[in-house]
Amino acid sequence: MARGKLSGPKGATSRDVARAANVSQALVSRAFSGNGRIAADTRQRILEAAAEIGWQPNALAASMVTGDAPLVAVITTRLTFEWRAQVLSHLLKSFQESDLKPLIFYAENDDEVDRLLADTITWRTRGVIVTAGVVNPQRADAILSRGQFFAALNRPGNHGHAFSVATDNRLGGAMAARLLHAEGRRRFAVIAGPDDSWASARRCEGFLAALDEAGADAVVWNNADMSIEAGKASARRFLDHSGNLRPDGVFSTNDAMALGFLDGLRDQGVTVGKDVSLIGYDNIAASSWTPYQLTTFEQPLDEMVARVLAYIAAHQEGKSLDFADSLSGTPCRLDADGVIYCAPKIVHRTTTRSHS
Amino acid sequence: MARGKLSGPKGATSRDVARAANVSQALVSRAFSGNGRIAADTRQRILEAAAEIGWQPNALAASMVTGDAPLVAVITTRLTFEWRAQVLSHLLKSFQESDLKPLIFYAENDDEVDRLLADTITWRTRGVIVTAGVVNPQRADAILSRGQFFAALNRPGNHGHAFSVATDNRLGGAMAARLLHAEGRRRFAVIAGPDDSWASARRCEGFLAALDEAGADAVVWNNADMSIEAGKASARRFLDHSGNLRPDGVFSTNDAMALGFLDGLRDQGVTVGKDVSLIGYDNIAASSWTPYQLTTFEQPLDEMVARVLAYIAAHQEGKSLDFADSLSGTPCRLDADGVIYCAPKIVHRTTTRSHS
DNA sequence: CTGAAAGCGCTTACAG
DNA sequence: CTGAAAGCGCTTACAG
Repeated sequence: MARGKLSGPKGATSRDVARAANVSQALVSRAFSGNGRIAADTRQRILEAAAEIGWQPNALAASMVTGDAPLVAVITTRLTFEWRAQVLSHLLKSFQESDLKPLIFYAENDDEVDRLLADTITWRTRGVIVTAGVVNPQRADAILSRGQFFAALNRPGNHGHAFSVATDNRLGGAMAARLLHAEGRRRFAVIAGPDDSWASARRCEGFLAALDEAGADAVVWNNADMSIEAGKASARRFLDHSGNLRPDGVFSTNDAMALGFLDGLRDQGVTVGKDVSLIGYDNIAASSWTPYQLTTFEQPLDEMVARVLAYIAAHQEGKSLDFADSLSGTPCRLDADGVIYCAPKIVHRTTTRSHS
Repeated sequence: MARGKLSGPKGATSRDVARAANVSQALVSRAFSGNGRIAADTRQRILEAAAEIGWQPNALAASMVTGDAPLVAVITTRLTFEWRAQVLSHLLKSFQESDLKPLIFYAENDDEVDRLLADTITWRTRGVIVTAGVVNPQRADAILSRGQFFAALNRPGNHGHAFSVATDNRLGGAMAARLLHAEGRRRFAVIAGPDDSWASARRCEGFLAALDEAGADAVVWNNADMSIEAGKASARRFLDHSGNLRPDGVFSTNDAMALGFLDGLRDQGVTVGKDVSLIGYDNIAASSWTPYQLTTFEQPLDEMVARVLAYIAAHQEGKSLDFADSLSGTPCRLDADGVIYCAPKIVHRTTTRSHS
């Protein structure tokens, strides 16, 4: 039966275990923490008594006296975009490996993020990681000045002491531009998100800047969201142009829109990879599927997450990260805006000519 | 600069706020909790002092004395399958709305789940929700007997007092069988996961049982994982049969395999929806995309998550849920195995004939 | 190696 | 309406 509940006994405490093992309560603590001296056999006896009773130290109570719980607040949002789910998944895995416990704060939309950030502090976490929304500098300051860490993933930290790591969006955009130009493409278009999407805007900028260096420019199709449907809408705009006026080199600031673009072009007499080249961004799973085979950028997610965790570890030890050291020899750089940018990696498939 | 950290002052306490507002520390507590009498203007003064100092009650300390923190442990795993991400996303949203804080435990594989379940108790959460792996009945018992709740999502609770809600996998399988049979299909195949995948096995069973009632049977293609690649492998098995010996009604126990199956059949002279009908399960986003248009089952995720939250709320109030009441008039039923099964909904697209 | 005691930051009876 | 005090379940000096 899934019926009802068992209202168990009031939870056991270390005192109960002490009684059972015939020792002081302090020894029970030592048996579990490993701090302070304790005879091996006493410890054994205590562990057995605890197992018998089903007791484990109360982490909440412990944090009370140590003034520190291995808690990390994570701000996230709907996982409808695969990239978001990937980011969260990698973070969760890394936390688990580091014995850090993520406390998740879910924002239905970007506006809620600041409020959640405020709610965060009641939990006295070691710090917070923002993976959604825009960082309010004063909020970041409030968190940092309590001695908590503040990390932003794929967004600017907006604060001199915040930690921020992102893919090098501008570099990705520039790489896309150079690749398309080298293929001999000359009429360019960008399928972009809204201008207030930081990542999309930076990718677009990088694309346009590199094009400019090559003496070319591009039309930009902005979209309110960065979905499959937006990509299809962009395909309609593409098809609105008659044959030889159509762009022949298209960069989409994320994969979802690129896939929608491909869908919108099916059965329209346009051969992608031949008539027009297309490059996306994110390398989501579907981009490698048979009907798409999209050339795109893989974000160095492992690298970015590893850097966040190194920052957290350094913060815990009260040290500051020496970025000069930690970045040399890696594909990452610390920018003047305070963000660590990690180079994305192009994945060649069939929507460009130059598949290796 | 993203450099360094600010090692802030030792955190403020309610005592600091009390001092600033010139009241006792107890009043500060009352100002925030709303419990106990307090003059409106005193409260106002305290709130202002707290805002000035940047203090909020320490939830960890509060939980210490109340013996209850609004914490929920969630066991999850890699979010590589979109369905998993959807489940977690809905849970997180509902928790946020209920002021419940999810503490996430991440299992890299199913074997770790039992260990994580054990780790769970040190946090003294209200209970735990399992969304990955298999439930060990003794572990469930240990958790329930401490008075915590225990809920399993899309898996059996394996314990008389555990709460479990899932889609009606057998019903879905049976619906698929009846639909294909009604279309006039007569040679059936199931693209299934491993036999130890509870959901996949139940879907398969339901399909075979309904077929049996109609005097038909099916070949079952088991796959070690339920991925796109597994679906492609199944397509190869399909193509191994010569023309009129091929199955003409195929049921895949999840969408990923169904999509892979479609990909494996492209450019092979097989028209899905005409030569063969295909039905999936999950209704992931890609199933509605142009190249797929898969007929599939939508799982009643909102319904399932709402039921989990109702269970948590009832547990909190010390009441047991009256399922007889809560289920009447809904598309859900309490099965003899203690699981609440909610009916999936068919979504007709073009991989079957009978698209409405 | 072991134990008694103080104290982490709150909430909640209990007096006033 | 307000305050002093006890106590939640631990960890950690401090004695022994």
